[in-house]
Amino acid sequence: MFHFSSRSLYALRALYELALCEQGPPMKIAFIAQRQKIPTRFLEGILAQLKRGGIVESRRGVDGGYHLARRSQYLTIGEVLRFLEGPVDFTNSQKKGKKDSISGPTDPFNGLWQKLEKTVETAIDEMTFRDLIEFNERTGQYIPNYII
Amino acid sequence: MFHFSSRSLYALRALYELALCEQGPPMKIAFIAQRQKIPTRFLEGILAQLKRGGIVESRRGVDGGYHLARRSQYLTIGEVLRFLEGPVDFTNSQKKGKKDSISGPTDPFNGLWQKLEKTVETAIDEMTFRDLIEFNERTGQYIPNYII
DNA sequence: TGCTTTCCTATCATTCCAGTCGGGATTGTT
DNA sequence: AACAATCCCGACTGGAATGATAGGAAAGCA
Repeated sequence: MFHFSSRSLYALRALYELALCEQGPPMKIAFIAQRQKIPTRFLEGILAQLKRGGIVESRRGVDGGYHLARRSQYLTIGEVLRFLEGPVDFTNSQKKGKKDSISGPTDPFNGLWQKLEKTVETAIDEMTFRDLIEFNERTGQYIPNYII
Repeated sequence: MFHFSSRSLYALRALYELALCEQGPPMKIAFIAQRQKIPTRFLEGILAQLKRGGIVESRRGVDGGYHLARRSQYLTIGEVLRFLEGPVDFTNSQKKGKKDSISGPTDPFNGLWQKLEKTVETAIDEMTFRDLIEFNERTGQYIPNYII
């Protein structure tokens, strides 16, 4: 249970890649796609969406590509996930104008859902991309091989 | 994000209903369906599944119906959710024999996913149906009207 | 003008989801 | 045995989400 869509996981990995080289020149879609094994045309759409959300910026043309709109210590995982997947909500109440939600104030499980939502939100909102990079550098879980 | 299926939410509500009257006679599908506003035929299928999972038991015939297989203080929310929705897993790796999962030991997000999984699992596994009933009785969030 | 690269829109196949349906099997009562 | 209440089983359907793919338009630069 609780799976994220491939779309979201791809987005996070692409952003991680951008964060790793945030001082370099804009990074091309094809490059990110190759490094993270993401279907190129699919990644196109994802990055375009992230741009509309103000998370990345882009330049077209020969030396174009993408870069983060903010520095990585100001971009949280939570913000990205919330933008792509909507607010954290364990019930399925907000499905486009549903009048009578399954859940509600008289739902005996409300307390539990709220507790869970709060816990998860805290966890993903306090983690920035910079935190992630530093953590992985320390533990060596993920070694980027940018031998440029 | 993180929605449970209607199926799971219905199941939890049905089980809650069974837990409320666990010392009484077996409870009929139609009765549960009416009290919790669940489509009757749909609930049939859900309860059948819960029976196959050893969570409820049933009796057929005139005075038949469903009851919990265990007492409510030994049935956790987590067990039910895990049975219906599979193990807690924030990546989407286990989709029926996928060889190269998107996530993996070199995924920079692994640490975060594992932390989240642990947090959520703890929360849902330490909450039994009895706990829930007691909590709702104390706070008055959910007042059952069994005037029998 | 070309070349590169992002950007936009549409399309498509597959899977999941919520819910329905028809009919069959089992049990208790009379 | 007949009957009624109830659970049991599998097929089916309409709609939405998912994971892409394709064609071409627009922008930037030489």
